[in-house]
Amino acid sequence: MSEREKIKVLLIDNHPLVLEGLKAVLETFAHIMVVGTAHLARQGLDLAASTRPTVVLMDINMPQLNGIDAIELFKREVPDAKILMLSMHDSREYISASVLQGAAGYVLKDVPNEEIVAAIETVAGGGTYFSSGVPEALLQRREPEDAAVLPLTSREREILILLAAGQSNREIATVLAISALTVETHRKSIKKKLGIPTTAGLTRFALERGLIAEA
Amino acid sequence: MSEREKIKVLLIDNHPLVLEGLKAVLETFAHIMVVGTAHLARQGLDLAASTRPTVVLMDINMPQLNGIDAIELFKREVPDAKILMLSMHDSREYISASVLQGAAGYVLKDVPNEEIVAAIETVAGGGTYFSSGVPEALLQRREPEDAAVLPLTSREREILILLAAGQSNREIATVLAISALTVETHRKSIKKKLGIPTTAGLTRFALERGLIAEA
DNA sequence: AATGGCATACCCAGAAGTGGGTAGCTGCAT
DNA sequence: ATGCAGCTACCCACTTCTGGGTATGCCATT
Repeated sequence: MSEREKIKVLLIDNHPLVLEGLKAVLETFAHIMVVGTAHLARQGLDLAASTRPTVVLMDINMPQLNGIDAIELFKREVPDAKILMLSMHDSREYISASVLQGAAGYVLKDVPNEEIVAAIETVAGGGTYFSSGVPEALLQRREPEDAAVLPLTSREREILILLAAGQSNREIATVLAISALTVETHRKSIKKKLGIPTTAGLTRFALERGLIAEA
Repeated sequence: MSEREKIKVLLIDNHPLVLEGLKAVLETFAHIMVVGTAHLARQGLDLAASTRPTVVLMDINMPQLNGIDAIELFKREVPDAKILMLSMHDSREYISASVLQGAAGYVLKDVPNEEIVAAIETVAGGGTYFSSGVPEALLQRREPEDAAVLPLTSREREILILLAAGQSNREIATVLAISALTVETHRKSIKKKLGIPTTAGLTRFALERGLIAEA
């Protein structure tokens, strides 16, 4: 990994302590240069315009304009800059949102300094970096226990699956060799038990629980 | 990123050319040592037991025992080794499966050598590394082009989203301040264009495209 | 023996969706 | 300017779903 040029980093975090700490740490690395610090996303945008950083290391939780919404603005302001998100949370929402907005990486605040540096190097090189555990968070699915929590009887679950797969009452009746009227009765109980009135809702429910495949 | 000890890498790929090429490239880096090469996963397992590599760089497509199934065996044989998957495909299935099995990273074969080196360094350091584009593949929703591929008009997309979210024609009509009849017309075009006749199917479609949230 | 949960089956009236049309209006592009 | 695509709106006949019932046989628990 040969860096002939310094990596220009812009730091944005509304916690002064974090900001200073990061700056101090990063400046001990010869190939990294902190070109600016900001405690609000808007400030950071201005600074980015003038300093043209290689990497923008930005916190997610910030007042006024949060980091995730800010990504889009940075993409517009400095399209070449790589956005590396910094967060205390490994929540699926945040991570998904960051990736979707175009962040090049996502680092948790409680990782060792070396990892943050590694992340900066990686995204500066055009790669993506995600803290350990993050990819798992993206994929998290929990079928085992949910199946037990399901208040449905096995017959109802069976019917829910077919319903969610797009089968009509009549089709399900044929498949299960029962009357369509019976299917309707089951459908009623399912909706009642789950408190979901619509077919679309049932489909989403089934998908969430992993009862039916996603593709 | 100071590596005082050499990173011991085990290479597994059933293509001799790839294997030799990788070995040659990696050996030009002073801090990386190739401790073994294997063209089958089983061979690699044996080698791993004796050479205790830091990183196992393994192809996914291999005869007899594929790389993904092999991950589990490596985890058992050499728990400390980091598994870095190498693949020609950025298919969601492969990537998901790799991450779930416990791989520390996923690199595409067509990336520059430097990226492979960076990936090895990163996973050796306890991080995770995913080639550019891979996290997006995990989330399988790249709206820009997907939106373009969607044969729907913006209005239709809007209505599809509401439909999939479980709204009835009438509700959608209220929200969009148009006639329920118009909503039905749109619904017809959507189903026709997508070739999906059922609401459940539309919901699944919308979920797959990331048009609506999963939870 | 009895209670209750489950699966089965049916009735009914009203609401909603389906699939086939037609058609006016706007705006963009050839 | 002409035409086409998209959004709007409506008609009709038909099917399906909805939500409220009732009811019977089975089986396990009490």
